[in-house]
Amino acid sequence: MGDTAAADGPKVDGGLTGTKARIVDTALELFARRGYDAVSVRDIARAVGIKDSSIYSHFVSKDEILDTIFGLMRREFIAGLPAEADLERILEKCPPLAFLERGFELFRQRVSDPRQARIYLVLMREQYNDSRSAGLWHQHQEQVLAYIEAAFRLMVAKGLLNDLDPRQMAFSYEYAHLLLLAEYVRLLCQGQDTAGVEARIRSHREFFLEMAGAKK
Amino acid sequence: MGDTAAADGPKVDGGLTGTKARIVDTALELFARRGYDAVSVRDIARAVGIKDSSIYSHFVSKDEILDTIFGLMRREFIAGLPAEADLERILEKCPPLAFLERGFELFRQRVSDPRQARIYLVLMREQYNDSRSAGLWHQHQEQVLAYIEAAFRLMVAKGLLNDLDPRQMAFSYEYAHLLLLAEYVRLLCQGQDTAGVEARIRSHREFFLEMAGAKK
DNA sequence: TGTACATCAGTGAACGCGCGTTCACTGATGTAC
DNA sequence: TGTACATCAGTGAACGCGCGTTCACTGATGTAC
Repeated sequence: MGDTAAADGPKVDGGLTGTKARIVDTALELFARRGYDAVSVRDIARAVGIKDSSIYSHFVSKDEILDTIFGLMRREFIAGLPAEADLERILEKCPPLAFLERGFELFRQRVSDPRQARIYLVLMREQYNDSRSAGLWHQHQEQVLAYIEAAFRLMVAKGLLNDLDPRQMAFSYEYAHLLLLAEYVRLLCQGQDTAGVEARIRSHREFFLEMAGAKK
Repeated sequence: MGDTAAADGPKVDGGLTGTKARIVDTALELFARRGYDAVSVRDIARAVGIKDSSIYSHFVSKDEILDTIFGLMRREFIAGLPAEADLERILEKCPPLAFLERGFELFRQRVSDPRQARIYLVLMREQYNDSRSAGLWHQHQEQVLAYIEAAFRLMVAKGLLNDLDPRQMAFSYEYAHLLLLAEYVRLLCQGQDTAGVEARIRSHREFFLEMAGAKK
């Protein structure tokens, strides 16, 4: 119904247009920087350039703005991993190191869009305050872990790595990796230098594969 | 001056007695569970069993309560690592696996005191909202990393591990470990079952040493 | 032992403020005839 | 083409509420003489 009409306005967020999209974008930026609790509806309205009450022409509550952002995460972040079915094909072209490099490169491309980086940061920040956030964060972690595990399993099967438990490898590799990615995104959003943490991410990757007996 | 008088009352927090200590303890519990922002001065007073305004007979502001808690962290948590000078002696008795087990066991004993667990949780929770917390958390991480690195360096020197870069080992081991410890403390404070995460901590430890070529 | 005074944890009522939200409204735009 | 009506993003003023904090006070306890 409104779909064709919506396509006329500037399309910013998935399916959202005009002022509503600007509210979400602005809120996302403020939430990422200062946290949901520390940002008031007045702050958002001021940054968008409308009056406080106008927010309620688009959202029934402040919480619905956050919920919309969680919706973005669900669609744009959680659903963003390559299919496990493609793994076989990918691994034919990529040796282990290239595969893990590729994983980080995809992540880096994704969060090079400030909106995606902010979504990730809000997800992290609010995980202690909001059960929706905690659930999404957990789901994201599990999904990545399962993916990496499948990849390591194939690598071991192909004899590219020592014969170690793929699930253990996935845990030990990805837990450290997740902490480093979180730090990376935090620095990115704050406009600080990410070279140091990028170097640590690279080191971790190379070092882990060296320990796992990957062929050079 | 007041020192001898203070020793009369019930000594709860380091150097604090009576109501003041109860305020800190109660605030610590509430902050750990719901976060600093979500807990009001009235909440704390009600839980302690005094009137709101009585809080200000002991603290000049709500922030000073949080600051007192950060002070506890500084004294009780950050300063709690064994000296690096003792490493040589410890490692003579402990093979690598026993050493890492011992590290977790010390941590576990520490956070088996609910207050210590809550201090750890508040430190984690507030790291995005409070620069003091972020600083302490960072300092804590660096301290642990340096300690582990020194231990790995000695193990390599003794030929107990493969000849790998001790700093890299410390990063890859401890980053994942830190994430798991955080999860462990979170579950502990919420009174949930910690068996699963304890198993993962154990697995990570054993698996990492296996990869690093530790003798069984 | 009794009296006068100082100290100080704790009280009760109130403060100003910013919060999320409501609501009657305006005014521009699109639609029907 | 002109008029009447519907829609709806945006406005301005106000709401009740809970927040952190203040302040004059009470009343118990300790101290000096």
